[in-house]
Amino acid sequence: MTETWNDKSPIYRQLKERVAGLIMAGTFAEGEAVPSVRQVSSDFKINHITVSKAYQELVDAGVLEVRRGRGMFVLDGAKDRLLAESRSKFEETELPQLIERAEQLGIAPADLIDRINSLIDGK
Amino acid sequence: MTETWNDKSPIYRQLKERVAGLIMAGTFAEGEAVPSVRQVSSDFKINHITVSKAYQELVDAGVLEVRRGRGMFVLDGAKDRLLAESRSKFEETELPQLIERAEQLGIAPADLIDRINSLIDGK
DNA sequence: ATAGGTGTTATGGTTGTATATAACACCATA
DNA sequence: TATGGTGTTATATACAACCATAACACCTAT
Repeated sequence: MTETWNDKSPIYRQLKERVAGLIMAGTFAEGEAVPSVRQVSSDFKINHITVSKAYQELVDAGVLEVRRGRGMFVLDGAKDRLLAESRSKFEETELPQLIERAEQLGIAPADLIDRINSLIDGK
Repeated sequence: MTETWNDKSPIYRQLKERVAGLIMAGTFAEGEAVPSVRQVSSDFKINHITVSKAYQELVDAGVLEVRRGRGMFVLDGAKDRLLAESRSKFEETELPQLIERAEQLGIAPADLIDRINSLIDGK
């Protein structure tokens, strides 16, 4: 059971990240249309303006393109660019924060590696 | 320069986490008083009700105790309990999410371990 | 032309967060 | 007793996020 939304951040931002993830995964391929604003609004039972706000930020980020009257389309090169941005953010921000947090909790680096290995092996 | 607050979550929640962190670090020792509501309000230039809300949640969580007219005091055993809770959340929630995110970005488990080792060695 | 699909904008209401200001209740100490 | 420090509560204001509802502008296909 995957929860659709959490309350840690605005829905429009979570939706934006979800769409970006699906583009990176190739589910939404370049040159193709993403589900319409009203479709998403209906599927997830959220306001269409909330959907529009998420899509608009992806337009501003150069990921989606509006073809008025037809829909929103994934731009060429969007996938690789999203992947590159996400990876650098992951390595330069998220990983260091993780390590810092582990230190705060008194988890030694060696232990941290062990935990991760266990989680990977258990898959 | 460390930024005091970010806009990713409410100030009162960030303050709550910060106080919890300082208790876990031993800066705020058990049996001692934490800085007063008005002191924190003044230091950080935030409303005293915002501070009160953060402290109240720590009272509800059994971390702080109110001694009316005197202040808020760290309860016995609060440090170990906070550490235990934080560690289990870290291992059971945050680490799995990190690994999942790495997979989404196409970072293999072995690479992930390497990156972490590099970051640790560089300290 | 018309119907139905796109995205967009406007209006108004609810909720959560944070603010300023003021007042209250409790306690220690001079 | 009076002062000044605690935490707490009450009002009122402001803003962001989200919602319902309605309307508008554009494009495609019938």
